[in-house]
Amino acid sequence: MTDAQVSGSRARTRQAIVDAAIEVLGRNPAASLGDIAAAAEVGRTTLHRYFAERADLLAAIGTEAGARLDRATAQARLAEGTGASAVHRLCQEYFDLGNLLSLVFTEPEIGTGSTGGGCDPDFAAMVERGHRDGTIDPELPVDWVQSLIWSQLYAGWAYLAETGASRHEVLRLILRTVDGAIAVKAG
Amino acid sequence: MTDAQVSGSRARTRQAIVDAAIEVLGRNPAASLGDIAAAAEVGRTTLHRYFAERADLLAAIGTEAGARLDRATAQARLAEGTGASAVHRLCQEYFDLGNLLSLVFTEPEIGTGSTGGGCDPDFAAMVERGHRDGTIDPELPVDWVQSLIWSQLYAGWAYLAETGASRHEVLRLILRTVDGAIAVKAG
DNA sequence: CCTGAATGGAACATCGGTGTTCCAATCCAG
DNA sequence: CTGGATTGGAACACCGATGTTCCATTCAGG
Repeated sequence: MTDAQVSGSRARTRQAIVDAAIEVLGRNPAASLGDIAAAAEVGRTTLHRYFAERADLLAAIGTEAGARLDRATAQARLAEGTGASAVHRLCQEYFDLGNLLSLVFTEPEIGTGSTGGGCDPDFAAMVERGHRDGTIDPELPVDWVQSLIWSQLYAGWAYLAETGASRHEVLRLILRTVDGAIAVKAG
Repeated sequence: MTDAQVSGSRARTRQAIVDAAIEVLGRNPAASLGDIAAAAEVGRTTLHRYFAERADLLAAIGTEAGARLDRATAQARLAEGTGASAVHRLCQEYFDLGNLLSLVFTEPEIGTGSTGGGCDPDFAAMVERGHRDGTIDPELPVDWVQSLIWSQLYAGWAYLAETGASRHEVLRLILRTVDGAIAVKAG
């Protein structure tokens, strides 16, 4: 029950609130602080003790989201292999971020890091490498590829929630769709 | 009583409110009734005179959205040509719907018609025809193709707002991406 | 046992959106 | 012009979310 009574309780309570906020806001961006507090299993008073205003909580979410995105991006090793294979790996890593995807997609102002304006240099380098090595359609701008990946991940997550498809099946559909979309066209 | 034969001004005011609501809510789904009334250049009192509750306005928007979607769908002639060519035409027609796309995409409960649960039989027939005639990847379920089209149209519209790209250029990117995504894979 | 930290509940004020009422101004047709 | 229709503004009550204050409870550690 009360698992947060040890010395590091403050840090753990704070993390529990941030995690719950990502979870709840990912499903419903208009959720109230009361909903978030309930999901975190803390009183609304406690939530306000850690984050005086809603904006403070959103800022903490942004930091957390940026960290998770950076970690996933690093694991995708964007600099290795062909451009298309790197995009493929990036989709796989991002897919595991789950609810965070919905949140970042619907509230772009949350994540000002590597996802916001598509200004991540590693991402751009990956796509441009794909343009050169013939695995990514050169007609598609870097920003467009970024937009494509995000929208497909979001659509896939929504598809997962609506239909009863398995995570594995949805990931397969996402990868198949994105790979086909960025591929160099035959004609 | 006889709503059918009201004076011309009533019908025009009502339509102006619905149009403004689609416009405003498309940009910001959380917009207030005051914002909508201002955009329609009407007093908030007048808006309430036509739509007693917010839900009434949303219902009217749903009807209007359904009508516009049905018209666009009819113009795409889903039953003609290959499955992929029909999808291509459908994207072109839907793209012209503009802000309505964002609204229907972010508020799926608005349009319960041919867009909501992907239950439109004509759409399903088109995709299944594509599966058979070899122009749409048979690995992609009907629902997934629907989701793909909507997410790409939405992403394209957002791309249009963010970057300074022309409508024509964005439509070209959407069509190129969707065509590639649904195409039967080589390997 | 006692102290301080952490928590949660209750109560309160505040604010913005909503829905309603009332009234004055305007417009349009007979 | 006149009377009904249409409109817009002002004021009000209501509600939910927010942010704050206060207090009681619980727990860890000296």
